[in-house]
Amino acid sequence: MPEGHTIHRLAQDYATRFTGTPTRVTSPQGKFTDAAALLTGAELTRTEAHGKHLFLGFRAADWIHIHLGLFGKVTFGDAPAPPPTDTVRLRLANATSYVDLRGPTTCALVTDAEKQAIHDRLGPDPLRPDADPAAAYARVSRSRTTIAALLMDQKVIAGVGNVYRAEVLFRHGIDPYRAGRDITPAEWDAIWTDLVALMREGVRNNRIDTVRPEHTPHAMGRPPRVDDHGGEVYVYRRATLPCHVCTTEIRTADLAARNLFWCPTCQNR
DNA sequence: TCCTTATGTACAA
DNA sequence: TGTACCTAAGGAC
Repeated sequence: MPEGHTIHRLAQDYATRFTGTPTRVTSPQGKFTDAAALLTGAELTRTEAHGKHLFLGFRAADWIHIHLGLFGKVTFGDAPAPPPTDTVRLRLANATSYVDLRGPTTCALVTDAEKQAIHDRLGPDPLRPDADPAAAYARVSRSRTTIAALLMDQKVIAGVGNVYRAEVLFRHGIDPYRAGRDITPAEWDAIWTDLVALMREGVRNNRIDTVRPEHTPHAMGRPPRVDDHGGEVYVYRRATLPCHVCTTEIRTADLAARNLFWCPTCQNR
């Protein structure tokens, strides 16, 4: 699940269940044991997300930095916590809840300064109130790289992943192979504004839905469908299927080692 | 039981 | 550009 909306939702859910309560911190898998021991009994004081990076704040200035990578998963549950399986990297448990983290790329104890260094190398995040879309456009508009690759570059814009990338380009009719420097200020403004709305809804619903009401199967007079990643989308993982808007076959290609999906008819700008 | 795949990133060459 | 890393689910046998 891990695009930015997932991480912001996790920040909320960790906070709801654990802030202000004495918490046991363990690493049943063993890879985070030493750090966990330092934090056991400490209160979770705050949580924060920037792009796909999650920070759990303990005491005054101790942070657990988590990045789920491609495989990482988080599972919440009510107490009592079941015996952990041997892939649980990090477990928090208090009187009412537990949460297990498996398979993250990163789970590390960091200082305020180290946390700041991570913020400094990330671009603006559409889900953060402090985000400056002009900073992202400054990079986009100077680049010969494709807009599809730029949207995945976390230094340019933080939190967009393969699903939001594909879907936002479809929603704006933009050919994914256009160079960043050919994206107009008005187009960037529309993309950013749309990402803010789509990703906020993603946090709320904990899934990615991008299909406008007028293009739902019901509105188009077609049978209902289920997309296998959990949300309703136009192009992501729909290669060779008919476009929901124009029925052209959705195309797929490798771009920088990731799967790109687009409609060659609708995305002609 | 094995193989493929995945919403990600870092590093080597 | 290729490869390594982390995990689990689904499909082919």
